[in-house]
Amino acid sequence: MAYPSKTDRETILAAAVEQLDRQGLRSLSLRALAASLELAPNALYRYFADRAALEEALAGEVSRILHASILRIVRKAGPEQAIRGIARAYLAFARKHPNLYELLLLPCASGQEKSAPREDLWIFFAGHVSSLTGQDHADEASMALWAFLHGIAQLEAAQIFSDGKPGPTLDFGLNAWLAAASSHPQKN
Amino acid sequence: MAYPSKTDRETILAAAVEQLDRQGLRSLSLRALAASLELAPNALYRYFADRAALEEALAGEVSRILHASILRIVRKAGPEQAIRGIARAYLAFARKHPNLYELLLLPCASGQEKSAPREDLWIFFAGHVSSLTGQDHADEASMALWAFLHGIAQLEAAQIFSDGKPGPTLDFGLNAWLAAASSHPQKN
DNA sequence: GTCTATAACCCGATAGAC
DNA sequence: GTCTATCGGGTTATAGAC
Repeated sequence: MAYPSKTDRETILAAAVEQLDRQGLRSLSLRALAASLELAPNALYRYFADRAALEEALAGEVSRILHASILRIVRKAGPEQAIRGIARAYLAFARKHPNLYELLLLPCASGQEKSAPREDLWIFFAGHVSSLTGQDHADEASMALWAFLHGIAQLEAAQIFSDGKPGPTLDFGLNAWLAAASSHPQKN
Repeated sequence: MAYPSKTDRETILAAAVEQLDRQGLRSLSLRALAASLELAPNALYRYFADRAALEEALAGEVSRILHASILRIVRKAGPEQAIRGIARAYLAFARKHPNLYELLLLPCASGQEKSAPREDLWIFFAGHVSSLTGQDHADEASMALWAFLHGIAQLEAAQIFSDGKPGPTLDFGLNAWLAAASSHPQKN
C-alpha cells in the first residue's frame, strides 16, 4: 500500500480532546487539529463525515473521561456518602475541565441515537441513587439530582456565584434531595 | 451628512434576537444580520465592537425577554404557588426558545460586569424565594432552585428524558426543594 | 482505500474613502 | 455612519497521486 495510515480514530480523538480542553469548542478547528497530527488540512474527513460527527464522538469521549474520573475518586461507603462523593467528583471535573464538560449535554440533533458512554455513566449514577430511593422512584430522583448538579456546574462556569464558591448552595440542594430521597419507601 | 443613519442598536438587537431564535447562536453571522437590515457587511461594527459584544448584548436581551415572559404568566397567589408558577414559566420559555435560552448563562469572559437585566431577573426571583425561606437562607435556596431549573431545561434540550416529558423529575425536585425551603425558620 | 492539492464559499475583522 | 475593498482563516467538496 502506497499511503499507509498515519493515524486512526482514537489518535485523532485524543488530540481533539487535548485541543478542546485547552481552547474550547468554539475555537476548535479541523485544520489546526490536522496540522497538530502532521496531516493535510482536510485529512480528517476520512474518519469523520463532518464537524458535527467529530463533536458527537467528542461528546462520547467526555462521558467516558468523566465516568473514569468519578470512579477514580469515589470510595466505597454508605449510599449517602457515595452520592456526596459522586456529586463532589462531578463538580470537580466540571470545574477543572469546563471546555470538556460543555460537550456532555450537547443538544443532539433530531433523531439521533444515544451516546453509549453517556448511557454507561447514567447506569452507574442511577444505580447508586436507587440504593437510596428504591427502584420505584430511582428515575425521577436520579434525573433531579443530575439536573441540580448540572445547574450548579453551569452557574459556576458562568461565574454567577458572588464569591465564586457554590458550597452553601450545593449543601442546601443536596440536603433537600437526600431528605426527599430517603423519605421514600425502599421496596427493592 | 453624506451617510445618514439607517439603523440603531435597538433595531439591530431586535433583528439579531429574531435570527438567533430561528437559527441558533452557532449559525448567527454578522454578515447575514447586516444583510437582513440591508446594510453593508461590516456596518454593525459601529454599534458593537466585535461579535462578543453583540453576544453580550443579546444575553441581556434574553434576560429581559425571559423576565417579561415570566411576569406575563405568573399570577398573584401564595408563595408556594408563585414558585411553582415561576418554575413552569421558566421551563416553558426554555422549551419554546431553546436558542435564546442558551445565552442566558453564557459563560462571561474574565472580569466582566454583570448583566443588568439578569440582575433584575435575579432580584425578582430571589424575592419570591425569600418570602418562603426568610432572608437568612434566601441566597442558597434561590441559587439551588435556579440550578435545578436550569438543569431540567438543559436535560430537556439535550433530549435526555426518555419520553420527552420531565414532569415527574420536576415534581420530585420541586417538592424536595419546597420541603427544605419551608422547614427553615422564617425570621424576616 | 488513504492522503494530497486545489478551489469555492463562508465568516470576522480592519483600513480608508465618501 | 456607511460604504467598498481586502485580509486571514475556517469548512467543505472534488479531483487526482500513490
